[in-house]
Amino acid sequence: MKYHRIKDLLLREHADQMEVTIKGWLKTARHSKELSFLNISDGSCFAGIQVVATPQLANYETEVIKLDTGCAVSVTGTLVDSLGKEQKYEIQASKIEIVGLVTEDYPLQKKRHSYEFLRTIAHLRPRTNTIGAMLRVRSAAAFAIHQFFQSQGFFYLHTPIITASDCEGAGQMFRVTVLDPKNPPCKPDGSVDFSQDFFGRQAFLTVSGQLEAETGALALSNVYTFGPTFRAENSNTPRHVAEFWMIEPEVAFCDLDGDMELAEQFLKSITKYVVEKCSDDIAFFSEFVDKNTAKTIDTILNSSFARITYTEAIDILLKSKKQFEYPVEWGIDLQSEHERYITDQVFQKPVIVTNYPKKIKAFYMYLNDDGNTVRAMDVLVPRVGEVIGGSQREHRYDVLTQRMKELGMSEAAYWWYLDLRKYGSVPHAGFGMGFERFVQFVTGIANIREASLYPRVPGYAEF
RNA sequence: UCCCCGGUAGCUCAAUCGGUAGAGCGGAUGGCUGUUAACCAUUAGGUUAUAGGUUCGAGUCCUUUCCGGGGAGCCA
Repeated sequence: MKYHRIKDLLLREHADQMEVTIKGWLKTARHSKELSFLNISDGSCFAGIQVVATPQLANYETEVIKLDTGCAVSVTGTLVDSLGKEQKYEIQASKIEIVGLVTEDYPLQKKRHSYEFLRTIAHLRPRTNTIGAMLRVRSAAAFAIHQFFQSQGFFYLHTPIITASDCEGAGQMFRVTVLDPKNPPCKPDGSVDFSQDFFGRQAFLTVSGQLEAETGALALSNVYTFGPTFRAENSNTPRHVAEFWMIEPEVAFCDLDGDMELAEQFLKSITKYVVEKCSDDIAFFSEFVDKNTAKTIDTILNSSFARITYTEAIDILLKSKKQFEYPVEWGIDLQSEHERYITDQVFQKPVIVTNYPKKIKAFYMYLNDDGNTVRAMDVLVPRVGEVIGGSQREHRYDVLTQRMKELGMSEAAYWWYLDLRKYGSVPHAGFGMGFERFVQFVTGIANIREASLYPRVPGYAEF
């Protein structure tokens, strides 16, 4: 690069009267008759840098005093210790080049905007403090995830985004088709003839790469996926989007204990990386977005996760004598209020709940000897809820096919998945984590729509 | 999808019992030599989300639809 990144300038020990050139956008401008202060941000870090401009600049009267929030500029000058109190360094400009002006209807102001409004200008909101910081955190977190797995010998597996299986069972799927919606080919009984569709059968966007990841784990031993995932459910909550990124490690020769260990180390490792790499951004989130952010991060980094079984969790809830909206009894799925009581009130740190009743969990989870529970685990974090769900997989052919029969599932549709249990089957385990949910809890961002560049939700796919 | 709450200027909000729609910020114009969401002055800016209803009169009351927020379900 032929110019300087603001981040590098602010990290310097001394200003040293260094000649610098920066390129960026104005966050604010303060003009008086013979002096202008321009706050320039290039997105390289949370802070911007202050540029001081005087009438000695050739274009001061004609251009500089007209600069305002949003304008793009290239500034050359001397890096000096700031005379003002709120920044360490500033640039005494010797040349200010206008790269791009803004029209007077530029919607971002220096004041705080509501998140609801910013979503309507999502193409501009990366220039705000919160969304800019979120994007840097997202990038750091993604890198940390790869680094964690790669350093432990995991292989990054690219599982398909289009799947022909309509029975993954993890929720409503988006259909992928090239058929004419107005006039699709039909079978004699009037139903759509998908044999004439692109893939010769029905196809959908994936809701999980897990089943395919299992096939990778049973060859490469340790794999992980990290890619887009789609759910067509009509969920309208601060925790759901229709398109999100999911991380799914899968480990061969691994049981539920190994899975829990991996999940805990994984969460700690990536959280630590983000906090160190984006300390300014995290400090901003802790102060202005959610005062609990630092505390939540602290409980991740500095506590060993509690581990209890589902049955113990039910006992704790029953003994609490607390009136829950949903009454507690063995066999129910844990509700948000139950999880919150266990993490926030009882343990006050992350809790891994294991061995759930088989009736409330997926068919592929390993059946315990009691015949009633499966080796599932949910990692619950205070104030956030479930961030990771996983299990040891059922690797015994007979037990798995029996489970599928009980649930009325078609063995034929899963022929390749069942083959894994016939040809060198081994115990294996894995988990899934929603990437945006991780971004939410490490930043304190309340609504997942602010944890994504362009969130896709029911009824809205602008940008 | 269900329950509750909301939608007024570009943005954030006010408007008493149903009685002339306002302020701050932003914009425009002018002023100001060290500012920090700068400050001071002037000024423009409105189909009160939408469709209907009640009323002499509706931002305000009733109903529809849409959108948003909180909670729940589903889940990651």
